Amino acid sequence: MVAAEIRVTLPDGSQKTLPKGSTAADLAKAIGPGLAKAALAARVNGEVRDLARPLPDGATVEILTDKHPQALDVLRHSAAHVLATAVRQLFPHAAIGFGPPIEDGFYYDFEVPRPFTPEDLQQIEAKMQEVVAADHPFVREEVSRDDAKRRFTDDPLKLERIADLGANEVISVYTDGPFVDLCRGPHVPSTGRIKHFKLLHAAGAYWRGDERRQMLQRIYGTAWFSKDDLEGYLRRLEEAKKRDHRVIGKQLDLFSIQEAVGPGLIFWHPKGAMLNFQLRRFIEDVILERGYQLVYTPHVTREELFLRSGHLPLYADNQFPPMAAGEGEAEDVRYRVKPMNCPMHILVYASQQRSYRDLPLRLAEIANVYRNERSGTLHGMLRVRGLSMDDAHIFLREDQIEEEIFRLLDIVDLVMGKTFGLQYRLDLATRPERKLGDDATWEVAERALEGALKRRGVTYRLDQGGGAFYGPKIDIKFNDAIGREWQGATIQLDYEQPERFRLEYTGADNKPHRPVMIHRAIFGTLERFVGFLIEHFAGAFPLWLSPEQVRVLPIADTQVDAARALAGRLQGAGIRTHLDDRSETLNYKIRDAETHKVPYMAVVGQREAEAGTVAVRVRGEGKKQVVQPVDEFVRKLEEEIRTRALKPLI
RNA sequence: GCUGACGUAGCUCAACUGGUAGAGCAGCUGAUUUGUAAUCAGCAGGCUAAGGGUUCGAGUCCCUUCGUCAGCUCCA
Repeated sequence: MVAAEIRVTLPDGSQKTLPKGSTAADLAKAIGPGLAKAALAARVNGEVRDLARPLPDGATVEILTDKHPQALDVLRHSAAHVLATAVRQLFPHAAIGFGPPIEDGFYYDFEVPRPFTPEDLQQIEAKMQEVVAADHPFVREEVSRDDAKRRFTDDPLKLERIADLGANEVISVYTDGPFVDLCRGPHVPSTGRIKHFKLLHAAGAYWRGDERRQMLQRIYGTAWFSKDDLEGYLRRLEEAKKRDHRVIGKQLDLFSIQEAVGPGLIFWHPKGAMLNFQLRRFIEDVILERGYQLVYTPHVTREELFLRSGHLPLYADNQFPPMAAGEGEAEDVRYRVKPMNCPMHILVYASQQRSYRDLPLRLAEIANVYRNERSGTLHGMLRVRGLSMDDAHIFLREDQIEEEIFRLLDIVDLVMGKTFGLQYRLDLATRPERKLGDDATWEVAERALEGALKRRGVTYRLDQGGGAFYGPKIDIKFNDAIGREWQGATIQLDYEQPERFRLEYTGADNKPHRPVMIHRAIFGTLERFVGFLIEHFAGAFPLWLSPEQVRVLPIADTQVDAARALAGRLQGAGIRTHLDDRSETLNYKIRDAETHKVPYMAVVGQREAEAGTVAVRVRGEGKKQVVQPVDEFVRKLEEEIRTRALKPLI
């Protein structure tokens, strides 16, 4: 006897009885007409599915509406299908690659004889509007492998995907109007649900991300539930553009890249150099207080060093080619500019006998290294060929790992969290498939990292199998002022290089032992970190970092002497001050100082000159001004700089 | 490295289908002496990324190189 009804559980715990064969759409209807209308998909036993699929008996079901983040992915995935539907109508012979939802949007890859032009995109978008207006239902079908092959005989990309599907995987096909696609789903009920979308740009993308395969043409788009969301997103794109460190870097004269010298090589102009200098000073102070020692090591080395370290065969693509030796040396001695510092610091370690009492030995160097990054990957200061790493290598015993990681996380928190006020996240990456060393060693290392993370009481994500082949690591990711995620610091354990260089220390047992090594960077590189800071602060740096901290503005020539005295006084206190004694209006000078993001404008008029006061205007806070005695102004500035305050104290 | 788009004054951008390279801002000079986001006038500024070609004539069309941008790939 087959039951004629099924029973499902709703998120609030209540149960609903429905006729057998009922779909999630039926369930939504049974709950209420409002929900039926808003429903986009359903989560059935945790899996997001189409509304039109029959519900299994006993399932836990949640109807997803535009309030659920997962529904947004479904919407975007469906939008990708609408895109493909439109492309197929305009370019009937386009082969169809992948079309997934991504953060903030979706894309679809096509194999077409010529790349898409901006005009094509406009046409495609217009066609998409037609597809949406037609309100085609998304119809799901399960098909056999042979059937699937038959349906896509003239689409080699789909055939390749079918061939890759596992033997007992369900093969499903979705149809919306004229378009049929091999697809796992799920989708929104019909194309009419996709109202607020926009195509953004087209670019080449390798089939399956493999640069040896053919290049497809990828179209990126974005889709949202409401017009407001869509417009908000487009506004965020605009905002991000305004914060672009390449644009601000030029406006504020922070840095340049010179074609005469080469791409990916940064010229730090005086103002950018001040940022660089302050960050160096800060991080060096922090680490010197914590038992690190600074070293300076050569920029070029015989190439054998990188052979021995194991870098060369693997890393050669990222290194600049070798240089011939200088005169008087054997011709076959070749030199390389260094792409990383670890072998150098290892040589410092190995330059003498080490005792267990010396450990941990922490060697730090803000060093310039050069990597021959592929030309297409270069991007302003964020991806360069000349890198200033705030590097350090810590040599220690295995039993010291946990404590040392704990201390490192303390530095990370001090710099990222306390000083820059950033929200950051830690990822623990554990042993990958292909690895060096035995499992017992990995076990110890991973437990030590985990122990330190737990001791700090921070939440972290586990990136199973994401470690380097020579050791596990902790990656630090953080968000900027407009919510974008950045990857900065990494803390990496290394068993490989101490082995290759046969590093040793004498233990309490008077026997030789092999130390472990930690590679770590806090900022990562000064290039990337400053690029990040420019975008994060949109050029309005906190006082301690600002290249120009105060601009003194006399109102008229009669106050220039008083203004010069004030500027001298500030400079005497170590405050980076500029006197603007140009024969311009106050309005002009204020506008100039504001556009140059100077934190404080010190206005000196007749009243201030006579009273020994200063009228302070705070960057970005408009007309609100504070008139105060010069002494008080200096005191506040000093305090704000000393504490590295993020917000003005005035 | 690959695909596509692009490269005009320090910056942002003009210059119809090939016909004498132009504006605003910045700079310089002068006038002005200013009370919280642009005072006025004048001047100067270019081998149109570089090299080659087509043409009576090239910023504009073609080729090569370099660089930039959007992505792919890679990554601090």
